[in-house]
Amino acid sequence: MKIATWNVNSIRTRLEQVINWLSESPVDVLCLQETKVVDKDFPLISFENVGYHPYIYGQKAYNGVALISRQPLENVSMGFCAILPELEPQWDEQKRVITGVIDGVRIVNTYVPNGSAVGSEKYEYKLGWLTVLRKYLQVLLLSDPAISMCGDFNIALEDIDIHDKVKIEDHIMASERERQALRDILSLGFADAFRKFNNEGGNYSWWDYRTAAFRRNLGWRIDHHYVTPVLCARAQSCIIDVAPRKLEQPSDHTPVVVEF
Amino acid sequence: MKIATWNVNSIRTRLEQVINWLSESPVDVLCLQETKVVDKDFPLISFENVGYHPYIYGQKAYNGVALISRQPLENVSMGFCAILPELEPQWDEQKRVITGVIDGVRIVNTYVPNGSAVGSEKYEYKLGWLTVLRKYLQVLLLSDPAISMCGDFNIALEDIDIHDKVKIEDHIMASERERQALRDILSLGFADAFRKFNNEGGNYSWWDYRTAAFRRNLGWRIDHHYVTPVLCARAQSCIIDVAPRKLEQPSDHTPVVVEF
DNA sequence: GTTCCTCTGG
DNA sequence: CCAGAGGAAC
Repeated sequence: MKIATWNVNSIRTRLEQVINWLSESPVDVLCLQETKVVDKDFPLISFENVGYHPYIYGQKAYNGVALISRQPLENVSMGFCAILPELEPQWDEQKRVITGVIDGVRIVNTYVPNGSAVGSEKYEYKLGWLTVLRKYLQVLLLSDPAISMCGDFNIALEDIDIHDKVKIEDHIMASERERQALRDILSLGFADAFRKFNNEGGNYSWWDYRTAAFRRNLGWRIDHHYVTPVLCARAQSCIIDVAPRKLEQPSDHTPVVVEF
Repeated sequence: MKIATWNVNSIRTRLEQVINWLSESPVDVLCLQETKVVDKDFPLISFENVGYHPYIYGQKAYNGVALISRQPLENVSMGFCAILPELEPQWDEQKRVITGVIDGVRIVNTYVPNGSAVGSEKYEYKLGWLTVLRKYLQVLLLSDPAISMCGDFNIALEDIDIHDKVKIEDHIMASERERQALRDILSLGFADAFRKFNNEGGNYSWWDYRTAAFRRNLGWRIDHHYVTPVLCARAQSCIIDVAPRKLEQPSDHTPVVVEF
């Protein structure tokens, strides 16, 4: 089973690239982030035409996630509140999490808030959001021991996940409080699938549009597959496919694929 | 000598189409309207790379004209005031006219105001602008008997220049006062080069983006080549090239080419 | 429908 | 550097 994560930065703008990529790189489930479209305008038919079942959870202009699955998924649910009924419903105003089950594996697809700048209001929201994600995963783990969580986490957990030209001290996506919040989640029993196969730096999944960051390879590894032990044992590879970032009008992120 | 007129509706958006068209349809001078870009951002180099000399007169967001010439032009001038020094300078706030000379032929490239709606303030501006254009041409005619004036006139002079589904009475681009203002200009000694070769209706140079007007061929002939007698006698053809309007992301206008 | 603007967001 | 919103213009 192959699962891919890709922040496409607007599915409407990137539709042709995503469909082409899927046909060249068939995966069982493609997890999209930043679809940036309300559900009624999501291009469902384009995915159906190439033999995929789309499950979508979007909003206008910002955020939005989707699961694009070769086989129908079971137990699909959108947002936090479907899993955490006691949660204040405003945590689902931003559409950032969708989950479903395939062959006994629960896929969690998430788009973690960016956080803007360390110390900002958005930064505090990011930290709060991560504590909600932790509770959400605790509930899922009660019934699903095999969880493969992926997405754009907007956090680089280690310094080697960041090109060395950036001042990391208190930089958004690398600050200690964010990293600790993510570690607290992983301590529930998740391992970084990429690190099972690769302990080197210089592997990035996102390059800022600004300052020609891709050309200069000034990237960050912020798109991850975090898997529970049973899946980590089964994992056969975890690959960053840089090719789509080289296309004309690319997303600023590129796909990461894990295989079990 | 071949001269083309083409309202490109943003040269930056249309650059690839314009360069491709030039290489497939080499002309001596390409007259562009609605370049919609300030001079410092005009893509001069793209035209130089394919062997043309660009002369530009643009502004931000609206209007803007350019002469793209195979040979260097002589006596290039931008705006009305260079020719009519007594004129109130506000007539050149909108960049709508540029002229230059090649092989003894004065090319005048113009983008006549649209006029919005009959009776509106913009309509009165259009009529006033046309009286200024008449004075401008009177001055040019003193030294240049061979004038080839082209551009987007935003006026269909005869009913056969308009698809018959439109109610013409007092419609902008067809109202009597506009037509009379244009006839007053032509009475200085200009003939419609297209009409030398074609007296049929159903020949259009512009189709509204809305209401699928191109697919239904609900067009208007509002892009013209008006030539003085010495050039009318020399004219060998005047052709509307519909092909560019069929491309993806086209301009709403298509090129018109006159050959002497 | 299409493009451009300014703004927000990343 | 890119994307979408909302507005103006054609």
